[in-house]
Amino acid sequence: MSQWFIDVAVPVPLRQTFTYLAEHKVEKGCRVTVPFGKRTLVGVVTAASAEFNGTTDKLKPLQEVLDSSPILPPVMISLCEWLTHYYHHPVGEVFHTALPVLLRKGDPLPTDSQSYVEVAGEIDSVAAEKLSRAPKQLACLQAIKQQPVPLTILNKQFSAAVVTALHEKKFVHTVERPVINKPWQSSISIEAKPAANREQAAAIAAINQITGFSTLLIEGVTGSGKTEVYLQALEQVLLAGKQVLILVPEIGLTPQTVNRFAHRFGIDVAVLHSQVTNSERLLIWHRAKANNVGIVIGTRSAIFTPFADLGMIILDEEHDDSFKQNDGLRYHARDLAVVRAKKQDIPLVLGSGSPSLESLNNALSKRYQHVQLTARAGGAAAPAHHLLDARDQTLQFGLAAGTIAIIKSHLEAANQVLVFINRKGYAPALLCHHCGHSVECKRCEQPFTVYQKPPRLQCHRCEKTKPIPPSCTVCGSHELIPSGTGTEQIETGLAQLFPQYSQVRIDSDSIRGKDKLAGMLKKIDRQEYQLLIGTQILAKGHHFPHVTLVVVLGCDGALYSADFRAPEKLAQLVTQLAGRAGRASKPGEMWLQTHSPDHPLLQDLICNGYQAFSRYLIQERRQSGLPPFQVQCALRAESVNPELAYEFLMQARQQLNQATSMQFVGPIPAMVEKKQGRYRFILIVSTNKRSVLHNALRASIPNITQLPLSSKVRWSVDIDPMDFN
DNA sequence: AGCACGCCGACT
DNA sequence: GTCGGCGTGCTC
Repeated sequence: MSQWFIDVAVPVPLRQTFTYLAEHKVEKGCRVTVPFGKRTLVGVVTAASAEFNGTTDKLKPLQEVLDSSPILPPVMISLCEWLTHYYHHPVGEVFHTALPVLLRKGDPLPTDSQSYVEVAGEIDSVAAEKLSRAPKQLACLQAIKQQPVPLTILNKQFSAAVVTALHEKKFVHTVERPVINKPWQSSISIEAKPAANREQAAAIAAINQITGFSTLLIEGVTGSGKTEVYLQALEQVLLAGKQVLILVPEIGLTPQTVNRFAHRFGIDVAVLHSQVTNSERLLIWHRAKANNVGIVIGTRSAIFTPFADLGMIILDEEHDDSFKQNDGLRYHARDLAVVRAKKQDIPLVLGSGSPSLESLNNALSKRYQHVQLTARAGGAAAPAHHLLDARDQTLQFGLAAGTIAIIKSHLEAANQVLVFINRKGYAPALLCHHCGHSVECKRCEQPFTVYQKPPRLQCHRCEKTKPIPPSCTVCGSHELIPSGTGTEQIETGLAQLFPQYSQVRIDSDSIRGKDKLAGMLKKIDRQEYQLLIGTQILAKGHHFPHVTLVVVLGCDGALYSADFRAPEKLAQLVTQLAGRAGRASKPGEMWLQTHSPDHPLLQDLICNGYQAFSRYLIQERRQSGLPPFQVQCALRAESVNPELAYEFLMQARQQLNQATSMQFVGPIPAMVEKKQGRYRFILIVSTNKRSVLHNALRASIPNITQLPLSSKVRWSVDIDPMDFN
């Protein structure tokens, strides 16, 4: 009998694989269960060999082979290998994150058939009568009457109890039906499509003439019809029988977007976002791999979906932060998409109205193809941008008199007004008017946010809440005043200033609960509200045709932020917000209330728009030696004892410094210095050549891991960090 | 990361 | 006399 040596990536934070013994060869990409210390883990085979150099006496036999053939296609394996090297992350954890949760746990692939519930015979009027006192069951029956529905979906939509009841009353029965049946290609039918304008046609042509791998950046202002370009470009791919992956930001995935794709091509669109259950996720994963679905549209992690025959990747709103994972394996879905497209030899389309400086620089330096869409659909004019000088003006609820006047005029003209402020709650701090003491969360050493609805203090780092104290703990004064402005305060203020106009506040607090946001947006569309107050959420995805005025508050922070990306982020936000408002018949305007009306960055953005502004920022980044002209890596460490974290990074820096020319900043306290009782420090490493950084990390990480402190602190490597928290 | 082993304090 | 604190060491 032969002897095989199987290398397995197990889900532990160790930068190595482990070798096991097997009597038969196990293919790379198969899952196995293995004994690991005292426990049993599910791992992925990364290599199999009949030879082994080294001592074999520590080797244990495999426990079980879970897959008879590789569950991961070769591209996905190679993508995982790329991830572990590029992000210097433990292999086992990489495979772990690349697999759907159920497969991580060792579940088998779903069977190729699924239980469908269908109506049993002719029961129409009888049933309706018998169920008159069970409206839920009746509704469920109605739904099934249209067409048989998968049991799992039914159980979720109604409830298991309802479905069981219908079964017991013999109104319905279940049948097994193949899920992975006919190829999706056979049902394609292209719906009538709008004619592309000249720019769109050029973009579509540019995409369609790509053979093999190429990345193309579409820089298109909001409303310029990027989606139509995607749709028409993708048509060719689908008609050629190839599958398509569409990646979107976390909040931008609305049913409308999905429907637009589904209706155009008359085929199923598989959707992956945070609400999708693990079993649905696995089914989609399986269907994509089995070539049973043509279009998969999803957020960041959808980049890990395997495909039988992928023909194109589209990544919309490519500048969006949510494409970067901020814990564990800190990958960037955009960068991963580039690597994947290259490995699969297919086109990648990046789209944005306000591209990231990274992508823009790649486009300007011809590494990416670059097309621009400048015309707004229907000839709508871009909203005019203005600065409102708030200096020396009395502020009411954070609003300057000038701002209030502008809001008033738009409300009086029966238009909608959108007031944006990137801060939740009533005020970001509670100060003692007498001694200046600010009430802080002890665990995070950060001021509490003041809320009034209901009244409380809440820490935004650890979610701790406590009642508003009656007096200052330091001096005993009863004069505690909320300081600064948040959405709640604006809401209260506007309600007082404009009681005759209905208003709605949209932030993560007010939209808690399923479908609440969708309901609010619908009401806004029907103009049930005239004043819209909100955070980031308002900037993403949804268009507000009746809004003619966008007011941006609190943008000064970004101008003086320690984060070098803050101006870029502000500009992207402003550009997106501007795109939310107005339409052809009602051009909108946008006002930024600021105390720095002469700031050159603001001036440039207001006068010249994102296009010019972003190119200016690129020059600035080049001159200051910042990304994308420098490659960065952030080493993070956190510990309840700040000295340990600091000292660990100090030693890590020494290790790295033995290598060639790299610049170091730190260790410095993270921008969020303390979180949930742990002190956090960051060491920023930068250099102008990626290979220098990678070689240094490859050489030093083993030594850093060996440091006695490395097991006493939590530490991680972040390649191409997007923030310094 | 787990999960063991191991060596010092307050309890039946 | 034990139960249990978490320091440190290993996992094919």
